[in-house]
Amino acid sequence: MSKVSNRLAFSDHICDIIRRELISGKFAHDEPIREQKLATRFGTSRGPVRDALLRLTQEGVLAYETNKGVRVNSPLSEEERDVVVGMRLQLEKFCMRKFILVVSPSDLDQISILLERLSSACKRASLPEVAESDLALHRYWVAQASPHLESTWLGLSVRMIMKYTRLSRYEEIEKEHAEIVSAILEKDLEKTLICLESNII
Amino acid sequence: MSKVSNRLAFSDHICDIIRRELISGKFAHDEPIREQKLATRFGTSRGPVRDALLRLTQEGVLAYETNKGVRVNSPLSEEERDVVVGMRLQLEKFCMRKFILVVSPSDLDQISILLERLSSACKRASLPEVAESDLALHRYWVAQASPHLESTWLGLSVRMIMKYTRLSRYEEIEKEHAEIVSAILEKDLEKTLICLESNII
DNA sequence: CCCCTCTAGATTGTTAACAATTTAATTTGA
DNA sequence: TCAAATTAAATTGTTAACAATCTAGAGGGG
Repeated sequence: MSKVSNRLAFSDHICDIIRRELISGKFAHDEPIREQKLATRFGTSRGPVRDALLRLTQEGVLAYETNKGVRVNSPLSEEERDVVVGMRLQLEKFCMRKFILVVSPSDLDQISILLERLSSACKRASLPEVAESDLALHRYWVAQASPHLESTWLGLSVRMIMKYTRLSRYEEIEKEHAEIVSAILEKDLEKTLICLESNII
Repeated sequence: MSKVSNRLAFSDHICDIIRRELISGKFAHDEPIREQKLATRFGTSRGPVRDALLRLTQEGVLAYETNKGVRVNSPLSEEERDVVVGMRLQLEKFCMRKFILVVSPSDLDQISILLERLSSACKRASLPEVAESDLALHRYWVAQASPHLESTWLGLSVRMIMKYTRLSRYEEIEKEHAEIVSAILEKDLEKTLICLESNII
């Protein structure tokens, strides 16, 4: 029967969509988010919307005040961003070390596909898709190496990316990731970590 | 009028209580958590309970599967814990640097009170209260220095503390924190960071 | 003119019921 | 007896209505 199942709940969908829009700068900082507005937009009730907003709050993208709802969080200061970058780097290097040891042929296929998607988005200069496929690629090895820390990683990365995406140079992004992936394919750990480090800034 | 307000929602309460119980080891790893059970226990409906569980999921304490509910997350491996410790240390040292620059007399009062509470819990050898007041003390300077990163910090710390609390030596905890606080009172940044580092392991 | 109070609308917090899905038990068939 | 199919119970996902709270603006008194 196979049965795909895992029909992911509505709230997951909503969560992903709003996160994407936040990353690509659709909302202004400190802008309040209204539950009912999103509910009607997605054709659901307020329940799933609430779930999604609460999760994004815990990620740090949104800020929550009791009886007042959520608003887009104000951006990190330069200092704070530096700290977040440091933490993410620490985490992702750990994951990469583990990943490169156990990487399978099908992993390599997956990575190539994700890289291809990223390249395509870069060529089309589509900011939302670039941001999303960038995260998806990094997320792959994090999830493979340490599913326990995936949500921690996501929070840091989303927080990081929200500050700088506006002024991205697409050619650089494409090149940097191509280098990372090619280093992984060669199973050259040192090179991979160096490339990773110069990408995550 | 002053107006305290901020009558924090039920779900906040529930979230805090469950987190406390998780930290103090009331639930077994991988044990499933049932919404209705908690709802009747707290005398509410499933709504607020759901909110709380979703937030704890994002913190990484609970794990979530669509249509199957949440269960207590399996413990971190030694390696993973080391990484989390490193990240928390990086974050908390940053906060301490900022905090010690702007610390006010009323901050010092608050810290003394929190330290006193921790000491008292240690003397009574009450694990839940020790864990909670330990976190509360650290949380104070994190929140003062960088409210934006408070939820990030909380996720890391809760995750960390869940692994080792069972075999805690209360006298050590008490002594280490007394040293940290006394270093803060002296406004000796170097000493504070050294004490902090030897406490967070 | 300014400040306070009060009211009406908007928004979030909570609830109970219903729908969809999973899980366990039972039956059925070979 | 064992395994697949079927049913029943338990559990989560979603909804719509109601309660509590906040917000903005009108009105009144100084």
